[in-house]
Amino acid sequence: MSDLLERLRGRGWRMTAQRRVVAEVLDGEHVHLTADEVHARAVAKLPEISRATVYNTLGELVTLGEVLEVSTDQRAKRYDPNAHQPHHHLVCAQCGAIRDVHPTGNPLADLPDTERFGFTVSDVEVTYRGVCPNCAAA
Amino acid sequence: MSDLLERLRGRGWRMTAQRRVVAEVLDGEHVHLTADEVHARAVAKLPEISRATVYNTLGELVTLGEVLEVSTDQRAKRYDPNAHQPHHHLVCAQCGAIRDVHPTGNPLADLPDTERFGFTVSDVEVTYRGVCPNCAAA
DNA sequence: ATCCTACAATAGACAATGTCTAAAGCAAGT
DNA sequence: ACTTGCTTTAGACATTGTCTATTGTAGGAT
Repeated sequence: MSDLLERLRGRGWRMTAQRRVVAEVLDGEHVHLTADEVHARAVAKLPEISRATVYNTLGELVTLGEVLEVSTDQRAKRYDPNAHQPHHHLVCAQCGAIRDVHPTGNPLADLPDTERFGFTVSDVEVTYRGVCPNCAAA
Repeated sequence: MSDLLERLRGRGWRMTAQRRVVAEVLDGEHVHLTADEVHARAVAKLPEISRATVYNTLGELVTLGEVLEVSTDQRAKRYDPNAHQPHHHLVCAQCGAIRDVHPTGNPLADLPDTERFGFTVSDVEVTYRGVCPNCAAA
């Protein structure tokens, strides 16, 4: 994670206590937090950090390619620190838990030219939905 | 589309002018409208229809399985009248245009048991992203 | 070490989308 | 026609996110 901070500094990112805290929160838990969850954890470490700063910083990290934005539901965006390994997501329809998954095959190859309607297709997101073991047990 | 209204009536749906108008809007254009776009078109046909009614009616149509809810971006949910034929979506990253597509292969089969983490996986959504011919020309 | 300056943080207003409530309206069975 | 219970309505409220004007500060220049 000092990796992350080093990389950011190397790109001319001005280092501030707020940005360090946001980066630490993302790096510390390998789950997919919403912006407000990141804010709550950041406040625990740095009580005076504002919501706008968290949003700004998350946006910058996404722009820099250090964090991915994931939208598995239509509520809040979630932020995925696992930006350097391609993967898809498996989501629990009941509790919203998210796991990173690595399906076999290449879905891009599964879209024939006749189904591309002249688009330049560059990316594909696959979201599996189901019920997690916890929710199934309940 | 009288098909749709008949099916709904057969399921005990009380028919009202408002619901008829919402169903007509969805059936009339085979695009993927947001709730507010549906509302705008509904108002053109029935000026006194309220926003809440449009939201309620869309929610009911989704529950009844006559319309699909699609979230291809972070902003508004979109409503897809093509609920009876499975398909995925191709989205323009610039203008947000959406096309229904039918990839070959079965992505559900591409998720090995070792990547399911005990989930009961029931569904998969594939979203292709790219640039549409219009935006590429601009 | 201190100063400067441009970049960053802040509080809070604002915006977009969606949900809820309480009162009034009305479809359809009797 | 009457009645009943489902529907509609307006608008308040909730959630998530963005913008703005002001204040603060990191880090290079001196």
